[in-house]
Amino acid sequence: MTSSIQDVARLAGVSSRTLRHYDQIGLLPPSGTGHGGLRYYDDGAIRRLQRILLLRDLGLPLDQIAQVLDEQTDEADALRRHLNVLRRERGRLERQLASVERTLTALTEGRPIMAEEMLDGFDHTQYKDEVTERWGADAYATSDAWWRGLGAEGQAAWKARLDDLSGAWAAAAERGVDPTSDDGQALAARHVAWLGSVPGTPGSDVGRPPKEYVVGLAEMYVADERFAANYGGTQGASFVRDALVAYAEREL
Amino acid sequence: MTSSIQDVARLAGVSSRTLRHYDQIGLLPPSGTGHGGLRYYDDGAIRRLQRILLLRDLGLPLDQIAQVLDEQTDEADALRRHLNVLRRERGRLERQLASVERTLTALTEGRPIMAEEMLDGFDHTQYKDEVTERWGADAYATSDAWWRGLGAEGQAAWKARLDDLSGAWAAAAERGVDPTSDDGQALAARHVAWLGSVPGTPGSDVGRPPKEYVVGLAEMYVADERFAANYGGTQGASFVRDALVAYAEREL
DNA sequence: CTTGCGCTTGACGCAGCGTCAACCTCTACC
DNA sequence: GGTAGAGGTTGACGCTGCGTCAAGCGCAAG
Repeated sequence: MTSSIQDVARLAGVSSRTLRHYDQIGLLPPSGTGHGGLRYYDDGAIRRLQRILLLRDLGLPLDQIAQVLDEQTDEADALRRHLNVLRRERGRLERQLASVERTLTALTEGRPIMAEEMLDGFDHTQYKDEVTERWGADAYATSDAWWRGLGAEGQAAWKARLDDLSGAWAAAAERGVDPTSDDGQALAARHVAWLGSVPGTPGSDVGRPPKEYVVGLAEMYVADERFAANYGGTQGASFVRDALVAYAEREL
Repeated sequence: MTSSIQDVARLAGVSSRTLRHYDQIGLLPPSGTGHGGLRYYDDGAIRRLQRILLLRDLGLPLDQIAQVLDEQTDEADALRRHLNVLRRERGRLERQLASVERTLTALTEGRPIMAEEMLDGFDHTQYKDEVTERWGADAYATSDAWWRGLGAEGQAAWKARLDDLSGAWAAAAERGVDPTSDDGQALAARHVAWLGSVPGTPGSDVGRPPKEYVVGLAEMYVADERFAANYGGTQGASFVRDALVAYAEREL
């Protein structure tokens, strides 16, 4: 028994356009065509469509569905790889959600965000002593004044950026990215740019921090586990350091 | 002080292509242009870019970023709406992840999925008594035989589709979709198609279930809270019923 | 004068279809 | 026999956010 394109579409709960698309990309050719190019689908085609929709509902991209159905790829392998993709997606989403929620809270409640909470996200003035010792009390005071001047919204936004950044670092380290690769260097650039957005940091007046400041900071990330924790432990922090050092050498 | 496009790109950790794109869509016009159309960015433009990247990192689409920055939209409102989008996305992702994991487990372990677990997802033969009473012992037996014949992979896949379906129903009900709208009817079509994939259900031999079977089932979803729970409580089940009844009237 | 850098403006490509537009074919009705 | 309507066909553009050529221009160094 053969069915027309509309019959199949209704039966499967998809649009006829979708079926034509699947024909076009070779995913589901109709079992035959009649007068004037009309497409006809038999039971075999409909069963194939069912499997397609099944895998599509799992979020598998169409080209990979084709590979699985044509047995060029093992289904379990494809699903395992897909699982990793989904998990990364989830990580990204969770971080975004948390950032948006924090930003929103700070924005609507307008609360000034008290000292502890502020320091919580503020990983450079969090360690007042180190900062003053290394770069002088002046830098700390400037930085502190800048922070207060940001206001609630600015502070929340700033913290959100830091969270995104460390999340991106952790994800890249986990993926096994090369620190000197374009991806790694782009992250380093973002990190340095983020540093530059803190007027208290050395060199913020000339637009970018001095090389040795960045390198020193990078080493500190690894040496001090309080920093390392922000970047996924020693492993992650080492990755951050390697990327930052390479970036500093080339750009600063 | 003005900077060239590459300077800004490095400073912000984005590509120059991105900056040109932002110019093209009017999101971030350069503060000035020099000989041969060269773009120059001053401090104001760079600050605007910082805000853009901040909101972009939160996942806000560029057109909404533009609205916020140009103060046509309240920032808090935009973020609240965005939060809903993100939450829905998360729901979708979680369901997909669970489905993929289940499918994968059944696929690799190849275990037959025992009776209880099977019944867990199998919401029509789950209530053996009702089924036999309403549609005859024959229907149940056929259905049961079909289920056994599916094998581990088929069973897992089938359950995954059911989960996706009920998730989609719940999401649509929550969004306040009209049951008779195209969206609602497409869901109903998927649901009926899913029903038809069970050979034991009445009418599966002629390709689609009879109208009164679908309507009866729909009413049962609302009346029986064990079913209703699958579709988001009485609210959700009512939505499913309305959509299914409308669909049955028109298509069956 | 050539080379090369940094920049410019197009324009295509990506995923998965939705959405016209223009045209064909068969049936039903007047 | 003409015409309207249902259901089909093949293009082709639109959406999101840029990556990635391609072709060309202005300016400085060799």
